[in-house]
Amino acid sequence: MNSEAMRPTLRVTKALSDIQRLRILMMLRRGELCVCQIIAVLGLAPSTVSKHLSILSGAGLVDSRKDGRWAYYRLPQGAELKIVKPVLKWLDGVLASDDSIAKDAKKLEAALACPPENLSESQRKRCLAV
Amino acid sequence: MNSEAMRPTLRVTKALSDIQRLRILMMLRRGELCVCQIIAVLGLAPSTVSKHLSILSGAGLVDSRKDGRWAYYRLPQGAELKIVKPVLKWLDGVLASDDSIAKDAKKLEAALACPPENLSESQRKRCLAV
DNA sequence: CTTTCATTTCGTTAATTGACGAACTATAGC
DNA sequence: GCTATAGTTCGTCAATTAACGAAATGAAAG
Repeated sequence: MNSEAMRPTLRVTKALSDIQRLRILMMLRRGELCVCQIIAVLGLAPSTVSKHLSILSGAGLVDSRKDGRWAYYRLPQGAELKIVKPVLKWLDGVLASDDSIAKDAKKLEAALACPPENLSESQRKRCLAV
Repeated sequence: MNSEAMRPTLRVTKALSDIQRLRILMMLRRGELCVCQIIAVLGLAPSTVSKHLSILSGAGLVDSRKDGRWAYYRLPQGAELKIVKPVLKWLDGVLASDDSIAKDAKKLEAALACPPENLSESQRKRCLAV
């Protein structure tokens, strides 16, 4: 079982075997997202979301960057993408008709209207509450 | 989370998130196999292998048929294949260089030389022992 | 330099999962 | 009918996992 290709592949399939992580990947189709936006849509504790993101990252299913206080995640762009692109494409297809994914996309649009960079904390809270 | 497409998709990704089930799928690329042959290669208890096969079946990743005392499994052929084919193709590619998969393929060749239909139990045991 | 805020790490808990052996079902051969 | 064989189902146990809150980290603002 200690094989060259097996462990990375398993890391990918294990990363995909959780509903919250699938939701995150589908949200990221739209483009780069701040962790706080992902938290707002999923409705889970920040520590939980952070853990999911680290699992996706470890599987090469997302890239991340830090900018000031914020961390941003997006679908991979470079070499990693070559490996996982077919899987992401497949997910995109099979989940196209999924209405919980559609609901997430709608919630995400609302969250994107309240960018963390441009609004004060209190403004942002009010914005997200609507 | 009670969505049309989500649950089937998750069933597939969960089915793929176990190393033994990946080994089974890769073995089945060669063609239809009897459960006893899969057991011989994996080296797991029959009840364990049976459970893995039922999970793969529930995800639409394998078809099965019974013939006399034996049960045979193979990769799906019909409508189900349409859904999972891209994933199987991807696995085929990323695991191509995997040496534990290659080792399984070798063991399988040996097991196939001892078909359950044509050999008596004692002959078969001797054959598999080599 | 202290406080605040976004995120991550850590420890704990409940739920899920993978393994096994024992018991059950069904088929084939005596 | 028995008996043996192939496979499945069930119950149990150990290991893994997803969730949370508390504490730590690190950047920005006062």
